[in-house]
Amino acid sequence: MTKRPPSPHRPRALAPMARVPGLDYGVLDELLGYSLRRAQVALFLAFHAATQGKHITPPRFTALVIVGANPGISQSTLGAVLGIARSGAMLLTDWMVGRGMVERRRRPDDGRAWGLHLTRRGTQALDKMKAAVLAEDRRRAAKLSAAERRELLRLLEKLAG
Amino acid sequence: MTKRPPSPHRPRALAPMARVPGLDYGVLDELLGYSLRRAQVALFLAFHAATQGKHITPPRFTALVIVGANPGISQSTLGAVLGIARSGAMLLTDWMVGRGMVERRRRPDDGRAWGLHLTRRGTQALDKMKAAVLAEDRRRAAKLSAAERRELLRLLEKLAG
DNA sequence: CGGGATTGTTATATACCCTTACAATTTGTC
DNA sequence: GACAAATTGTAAGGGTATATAACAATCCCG
Repeated sequence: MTKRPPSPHRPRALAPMARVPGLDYGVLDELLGYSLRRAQVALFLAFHAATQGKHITPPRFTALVIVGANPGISQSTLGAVLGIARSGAMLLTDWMVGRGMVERRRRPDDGRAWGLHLTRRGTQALDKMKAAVLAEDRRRAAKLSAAERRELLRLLEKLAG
Repeated sequence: MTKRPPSPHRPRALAPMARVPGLDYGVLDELLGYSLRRAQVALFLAFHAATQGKHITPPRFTALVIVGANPGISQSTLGAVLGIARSGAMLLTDWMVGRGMVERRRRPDDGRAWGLHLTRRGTQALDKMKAAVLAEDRRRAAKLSAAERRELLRLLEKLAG
């Protein structure tokens, strides 16, 4: 379809973990960790399809959603949510600010921290993205019934909690 | 063959994705992709605990298991299983060979490909690792009942299939 | 046989994240 | 209040794990 010229800043497009026919997967088939990884890659591909050409990655999307739902959040807290270091949260914030989707505002209560806020443009772009990502996520999950999907979410939450 | 100095550097240890109390996760709570990611990170930490100090990563472990269960497999096929490019599969194989766990044997039927085989030492080390990883995986999954665990595996397989 | 595909390999590039060290600021303790 | 300790953001430097592209050797097929 669209053959984009090689962009110098291309986010990573994970390849699917193919289940090669006739191959013995040994103990892997009994490991929750491996099954989770495979399923996660599959869902990442759905995510990627929903955000094509936008240079969005799961951490970036997560960051935008979190900032949108928690205006004034600090970079450190954002890092904690994502499981990355403060320095990484700063680079991520730099990217969002650079795209005009987020702005840093001084916080009256704490002179060290920045409060992060979506810009109007960021809000609009994120709303579209959320709809697209949710739709693709559901589409990929269509292999499951509604009840199975709910059960899966419940089990995952119980496991990760 | 490539001689690369044995890496004295440690592989990456993923940080947990903490669920910060009082924070609004917005649409993330409805996304299978996000829940899968969180659960997968949690299980990765279990994996890491089970293989501490061995410089093992999930792709490396997967590669060893696959080679063990499918002697003579080619590097390309190994890459397909892992979802990585041939060049990456080669570096991975270099690492396994460098640790004395795997050897490349010429294949009589195909002069281009190497057949990968576990060495005796590789077999022994892998057996121990498999036991440790399986135990930790089960331990982390102890939050689920046996029935729930089976159901989770089934749903994940259905989803990723 | 000859063209096209496949395998391994090397070289190069990049995304993404870490660690460490630092200044500014806040918080806790006497 | 004063001062030590902790926290926030930042800058500098580095490392891992991938990718892509090009190449030679080899296989496959008409």
